Amino acid sequence: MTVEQLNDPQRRAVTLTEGHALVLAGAGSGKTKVLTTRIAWLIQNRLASPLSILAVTFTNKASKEMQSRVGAMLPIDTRGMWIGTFHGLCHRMLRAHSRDAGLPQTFQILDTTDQLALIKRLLKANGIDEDKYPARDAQRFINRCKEEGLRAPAVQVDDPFSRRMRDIYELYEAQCQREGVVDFPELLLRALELLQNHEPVRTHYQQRFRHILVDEFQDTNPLQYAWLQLLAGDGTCLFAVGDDDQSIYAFRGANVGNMADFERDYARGNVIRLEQNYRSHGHILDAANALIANNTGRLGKTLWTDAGQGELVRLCEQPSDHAEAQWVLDEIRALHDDGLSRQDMAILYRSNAQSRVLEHALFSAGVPYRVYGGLRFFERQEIKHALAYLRLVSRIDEDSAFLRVVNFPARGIGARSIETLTDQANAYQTSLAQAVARVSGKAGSSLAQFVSMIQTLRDQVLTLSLSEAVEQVIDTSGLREHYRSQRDGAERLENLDELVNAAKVFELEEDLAGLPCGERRVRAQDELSDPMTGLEAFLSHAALESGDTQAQAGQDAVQLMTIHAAKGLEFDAVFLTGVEDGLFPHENSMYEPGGLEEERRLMYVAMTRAKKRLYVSLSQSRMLHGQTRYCLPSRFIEEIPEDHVKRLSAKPAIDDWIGSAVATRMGGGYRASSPKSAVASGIEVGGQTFRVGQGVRHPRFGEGTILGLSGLGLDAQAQIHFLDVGTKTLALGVAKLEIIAR
DNA sequence: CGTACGCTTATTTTT
DNA sequence: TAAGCGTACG
Repeated sequence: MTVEQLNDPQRRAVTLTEGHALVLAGAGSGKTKVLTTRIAWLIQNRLASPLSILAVTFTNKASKEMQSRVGAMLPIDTRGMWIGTFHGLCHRMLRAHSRDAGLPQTFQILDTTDQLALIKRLLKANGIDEDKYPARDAQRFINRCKEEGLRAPAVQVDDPFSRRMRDIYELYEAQCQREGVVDFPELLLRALELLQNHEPVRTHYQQRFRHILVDEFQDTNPLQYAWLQLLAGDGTCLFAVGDDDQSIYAFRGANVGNMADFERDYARGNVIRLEQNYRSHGHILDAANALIANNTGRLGKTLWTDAGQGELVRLCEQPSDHAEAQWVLDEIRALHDDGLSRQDMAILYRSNAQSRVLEHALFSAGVPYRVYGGLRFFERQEIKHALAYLRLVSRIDEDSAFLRVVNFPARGIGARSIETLTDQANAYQTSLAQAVARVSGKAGSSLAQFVSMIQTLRDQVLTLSLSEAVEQVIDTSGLREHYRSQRDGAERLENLDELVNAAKVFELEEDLAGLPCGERRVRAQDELSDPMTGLEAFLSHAALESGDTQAQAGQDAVQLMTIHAAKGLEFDAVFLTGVEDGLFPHENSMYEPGGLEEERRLMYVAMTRAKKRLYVSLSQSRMLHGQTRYCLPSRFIEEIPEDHVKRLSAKPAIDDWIGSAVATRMGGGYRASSPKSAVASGIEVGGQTFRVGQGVRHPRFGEGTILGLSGLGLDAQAQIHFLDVGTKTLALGVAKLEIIAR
């Protein structure tokens, strides 16, 4: 054990034996090290048995990391331990107590896409106007309610819209129950209710878990917090690690307030701050500290390092997004020539759309790069099709899966037949598969044929091993044949083979070798366990771990990703691009309460990814939504003290470059005209002459600066950067603008 | 049943 | 700009 190698606060956190604790762990302060060392320390000193520990994370990646680090410190098999994600652990509980949870033994998990499809189907079936009540809104409504722990009857409604939404929520729940499917937030809510409503189950787990450790506590939502509270019995020690300054997921329901609540309700005096940073050099850290100090209501924490000041933060301003990309490219080449590996360099951006220009520059120059994000393995169309067949084999009543593949590959079952079938199913409140018997005629016979194929498949498959079963399904369903005849089906075929391979790997990892996939198997550690079949286990695995997104590893490539995706990672050199007002902070964030502060935390996360060198870059113009947009530097840049910054491009007088920021309409698109003619130009509308750089006042938006002008006469538009609401494009003929002197 | 065209829209994302 | 979606047509 390496307790001696820890710094003071780290050691205090690891060896805490009394009460609950909140660890405020700054970026790069050894958070994962503390969590894993503590688990190992507790076990090694016989203060806890491996079975009495529950450690919970948000991502599969973090949970695997934790397992392997604990496994490396101790000679035990960590697989039996309750180390996992919130969703994974709740799923485990629900499988073990499916009857008490009110779920069928073979319940399946809906991912976000499946969920949306189900809602759309529901809206159609109930004749709900999708323009008035969009499926997306309903999905958000439902998930948000569940994250707050609310069932439909408990939802407060005071307007017709939310009343309708609540009705949809109710219909949705009934449909999920009929199909035996469970969406992501439902995994958590059901697990919570299981503990609430079943005293023996609750007591069992409360007595079992003596130590509950939570990673990234600042990202928990109210539901997750409630689950933790319920799971903690009298003698349980709750140990939460998090950083309120790195809370960047409020938009998906995370509640930073949980940290303050936890301090008040549990940790009380036991708050340990990890403030020594082992990642970044001084200037970078000081710059980040100064920035985040502008946020209010922080729990408070200042990072320091003994690594020395290092280099200044480099700030660069370029005239266009293309120029910015070119500059990043040049700088990357220079760094690489100086001996820095490409994989130690990252280009970060606020939104995915920004990667295009950057990729283009890197690609044209032949610089290897890797973009993170995008479609993951289990989300691919062909994989989802194959999985849908497997799900039908497991549960023929799952309408989502039924609809996905009933006519794929095409077997003459069109929209008409489906409509009749759906009507029957609705009328008798049965699943689609059950309704097949009620449909007569030609449509009925093709449908019957489909159902009988699934049943045959089921008989064959359940005696095979998992990977053999997957193989069989791909063949019998006609998927393989279909993609073989498709022009560009080669890659999809490869992916299907990869699915068979994934099943093989799963067999080995889960000790399923030689076991028919329809057989039930028991995990020794879970005494209350309902056994799960190999097939169910694999389907759950596919739903809960959507698979890695990163392809072709190995190559020394520059890493491109959003700032969100970079959380938890570190790089020698970081390029933080597009640091412009409206983009970062994003203009939409201005309308959300606390939005600006969340954006600032995002900036903080981005800056603290850099170890040795941090570049911050921005552009004066950018192609956005097919139009050139003119941008001002992000307000966050002003929050970084000058003495930590080195300007690579001269700070241009605003009026100077704003003068070049005039757009004239040319053909279909907009082009920036040459600075000279632009400065000379101005647009006269209604007796007022508007010029770029001018100050204006709008009755609703307040004061702003004209960034760009386009169009003529009645079509004339101005792009105006308002201090309070960001950049807007207004029609000069319509908007009531007053020119103000400044 | 599949394709083609036109309309709309446009953060961040894990499970 | 460009991607995704829904409708209309062959």
